[in-house]
Amino acid sequence: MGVTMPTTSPDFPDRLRAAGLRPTRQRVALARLLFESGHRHVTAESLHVEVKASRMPVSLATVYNALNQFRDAGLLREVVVAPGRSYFDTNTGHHHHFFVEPDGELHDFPSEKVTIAGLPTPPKGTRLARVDVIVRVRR
Amino acid sequence: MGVTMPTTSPDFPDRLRAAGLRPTRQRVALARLLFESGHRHVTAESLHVEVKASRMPVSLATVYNALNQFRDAGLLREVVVAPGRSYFDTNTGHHHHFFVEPDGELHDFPSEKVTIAGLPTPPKGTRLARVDVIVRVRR
DNA sequence: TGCAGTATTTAGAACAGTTCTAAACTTCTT
DNA sequence: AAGAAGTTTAGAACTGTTCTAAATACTGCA
Repeated sequence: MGVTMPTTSPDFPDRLRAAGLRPTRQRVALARLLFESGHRHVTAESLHVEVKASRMPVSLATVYNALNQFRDAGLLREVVVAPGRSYFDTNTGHHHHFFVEPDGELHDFPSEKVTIAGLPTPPKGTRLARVDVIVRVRR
Repeated sequence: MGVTMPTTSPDFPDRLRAAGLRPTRQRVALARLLFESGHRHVTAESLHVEVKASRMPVSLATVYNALNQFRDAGLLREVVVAPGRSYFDTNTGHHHHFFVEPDGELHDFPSEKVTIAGLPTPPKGTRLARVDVIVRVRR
């Protein structure tokens, strides 16, 4: 308490295995970039640029595959803020987003202090999956 | 009171002129489909299918142009709920959305009863543009 | 360790949604 | 009615993403 400890070990092969994914070199390289330091927001393109510059370059198709697999495994959350571009967020906990237009910058903010009251009940035959709050701001 | 009156006249050429847009046959045909009966959610494709079946077919490029112009003129609101697909909403008033996955159905709900408390202040140098709440539900 | 079996990676093609181009056509103003 | 400016159109181009099928890597087991 007080001192922040990593919530998960930095052993990326193990973390991938735990998520049901084989720890290939490519996935490990991507996981390192994504999860090694604090929370991040990436697009497939931005992550591809990063990993291309690294010691373990990875094809664009693999970046897309990995992002989709990480999301399906619960390691990432996909955030839809702009048409025709997918952002992935390494913060999978409860929180919401600022989206700065027109730059396309995305910032988290914690949901602890945010309360939403008066939401209607979901349409018949559906169950609630998630509530996304996007605060759009302009320069 | 009690009896619902149209908030705007159904004279589409005049409404378009008022929005700074020339009332061409194509724009009038699209405006009719969009605004003649209650609030609607469309995509460029869905509106194109509709207007193709009408007495005044319109090219896909024109549907895209018109939707973007109507949005810029404040006649429509663009709703981003899924990557790679833009929805346009004829309801430009304050309200939020249900998004039914995986069908892609979108439903309005009024914002009157919804209150959001505890939103942080926008990042330095930005001003608030809009708060979008998307309630994602699954079958 | 070596091998087979399965999963993964890759480059490039394919695809979906959207925007662009430039020639033909409308609309508006006079 | 004529000229100027704005609009429409088909198709090409573009962007972001997924697919294909051949090559390669990982895993479990002898």
